[in-house]
Amino acid sequence: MNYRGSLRLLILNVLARGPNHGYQIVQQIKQRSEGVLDFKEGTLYPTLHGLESQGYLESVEVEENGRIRRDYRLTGSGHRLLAAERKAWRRFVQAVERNLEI
Amino acid sequence: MNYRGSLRLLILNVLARGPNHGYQIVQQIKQRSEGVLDFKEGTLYPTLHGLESQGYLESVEVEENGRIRRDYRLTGSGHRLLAAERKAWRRFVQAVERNLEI
DNA sequence: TGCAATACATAGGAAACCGATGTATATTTT
DNA sequence: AAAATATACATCGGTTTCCTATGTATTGCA
Repeated sequence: MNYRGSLRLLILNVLARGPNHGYQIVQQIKQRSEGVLDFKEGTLYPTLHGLESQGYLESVEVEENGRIRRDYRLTGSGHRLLAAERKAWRRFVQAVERNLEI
Repeated sequence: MNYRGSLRLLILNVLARGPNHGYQIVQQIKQRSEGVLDFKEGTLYPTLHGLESQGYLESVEVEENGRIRRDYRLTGSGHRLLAAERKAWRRFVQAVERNLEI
């Protein structure tokens, strides 16, 4: 994976479709990108903890079929951060595209 | 600047339009992106040195209106790297876009 | 029974960026 | 004429973002 900095945007984007837990979040990112985006657990969990400690996510521990999971959901500021990250993403992509064309 | 990893692509892209020196390369990247992409000298010069030491660029020192410049140009493998980096870029952008839509 | 998948977590390290600093000349502003 | 800005190179130290490796524990399949 080249081009670092997209994971926060991608996590927030998954959670905008409903609460979910860490392992499933990266699976969805991977599946939706057809395997191109494949973030590792050593990246995922620290990033989730960071987003939560900054107030963008809230989590609860739940038990489902014998397994303990930590379910994350977007807070109000999490939704606002997602909107801002989407804008920053488009801005960046267009900036690079303007360089590449011609 | 969010989303790290684009500088090599952008440098190679500028040099595909003809030889140029470091300071002008970042200026062009900045202008073509309307100020969004603004790489600093502490990033630029080490990256140029790295590309040259890996054989993707060649350089000569030239004197122009009293100033010493180092002019860079793409080598054969530099052209091939540019093609590969362009593909990787498109692949990455499409992967993120597929996540964001819906 | 053993291996893959699920599910969490942390430690250590690499890569790519920035800020600060240094040197030096040319040009523009005051 | 002096000062500030732009051009042009370079390096050092620090932060962010990612990876690999490792650890624990349960579920499901071969």
